[in-house]
Amino acid sequence: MGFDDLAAVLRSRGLRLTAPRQLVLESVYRLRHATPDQIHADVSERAAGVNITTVYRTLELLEELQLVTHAHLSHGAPTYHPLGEHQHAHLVCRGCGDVQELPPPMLEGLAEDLRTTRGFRLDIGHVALFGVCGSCGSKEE
Amino acid sequence: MGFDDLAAVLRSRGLRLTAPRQLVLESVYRLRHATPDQIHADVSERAAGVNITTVYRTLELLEELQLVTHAHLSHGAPTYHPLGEHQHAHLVCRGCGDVQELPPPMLEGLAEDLRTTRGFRLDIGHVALFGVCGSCGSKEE
DNA sequence: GTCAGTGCAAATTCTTTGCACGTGT
DNA sequence: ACACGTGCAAAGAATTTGCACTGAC
Repeated sequence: MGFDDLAAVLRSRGLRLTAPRQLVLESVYRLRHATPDQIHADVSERAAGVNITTVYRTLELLEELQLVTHAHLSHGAPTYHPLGEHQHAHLVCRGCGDVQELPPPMLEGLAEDLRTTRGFRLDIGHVALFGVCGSCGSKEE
Repeated sequence: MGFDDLAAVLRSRGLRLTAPRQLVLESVYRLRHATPDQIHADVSERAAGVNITTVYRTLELLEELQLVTHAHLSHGAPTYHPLGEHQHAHLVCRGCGDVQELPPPMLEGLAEDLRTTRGFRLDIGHVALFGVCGSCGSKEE
C-alpha cells in the first residue's frame, strides 16, 4: 500500500530509489505517529549511518509524493503517518501522551456542519483532538 | 475580564505587578492567537526594552494563572489566546493561515460521542481543525 | 558518465537557563 | 530591605542549508 509503489512513484518523476528512502517509509508504516527523531532512531536500528538530515529530507519528499502526511500532536512535534486507505483523525491524551486513531465517520457530522455553515472544508487527516483519555481520567478523579 | 484581575491574582500569590506583565497580557487580548514572537513585536511597539525572554516567562506565568492558554496551530508554533468566558476551538485555513474561532456548541455532539464511546474527555479549548476556508476554496476551484 | 542523493558540519531558528542588577511591595 | 523580576548573554534543542563525494540509473 503506497509501499510497493515507492519505486514506481519515484521513477515516474525521474527520482531514485535508495536505501534510506525505503527504510524511512518502512519506519513510518511500522511506527505510526512518530516524530522525525523517533523515525531516525528506528531506521538506525536496522541500518547504521543514515543521517537525521536525510530523514528530514526524505519525509518532506514522501509527503510531496503523497505517501505520508504529518500532523502536529502534543508539544508541537510533528508526527508522521502513512497516507493510505484509512484516513483518520487523532485523539491525544494529555495525561499519558497516548495517540488513538479516530475513524472519519465520527467526524462526518462536524465536517458537514462546517461545510454548510462556513464553507470550510475540513481536512480530517490533520485533525488533532486533545483531552484526557479514559484510563487517565479515572486515575485523576 | 481576567484583565483587571491581573493585579489581584498576582497579589494573592505574593507575585508582583510589573509593566511587562501588563503589556504582555494586553497584547494577548488584542492579538488573539499570536505566537510569542508576534506578542513580543506588539509589546515592543508600545514599550521598548522588553526582552523576548521575559515574554516567554510571562506567558508561562499567565498560563499558570489561568489568564491565557495556548494551542498548537499551523506549523507547530504555539499561539496564545485569552482564557475568558468564551472557550473556543480553532479553525485554521491551510491556504491563507487565517484562524477562526469556533463556538463550543458546534463540538458538543462530538465531545459527547467521545465521552460515551471511549471515556475520552475532550478539551475543547485546545482543539485545532485544519482545512481550507471558504474564500480559499473558491479561489482554488 | 551524469546528476540526484547523501553525510557531515555549520548556520538558523526557537526556547530555556544562569547570573548579576534593578525594582515593586 | 528583601526577594521577585528583568535584561543580557550563553546554552540547548530542533531543523535547515552548503558543499563535496558517492552511487543509482
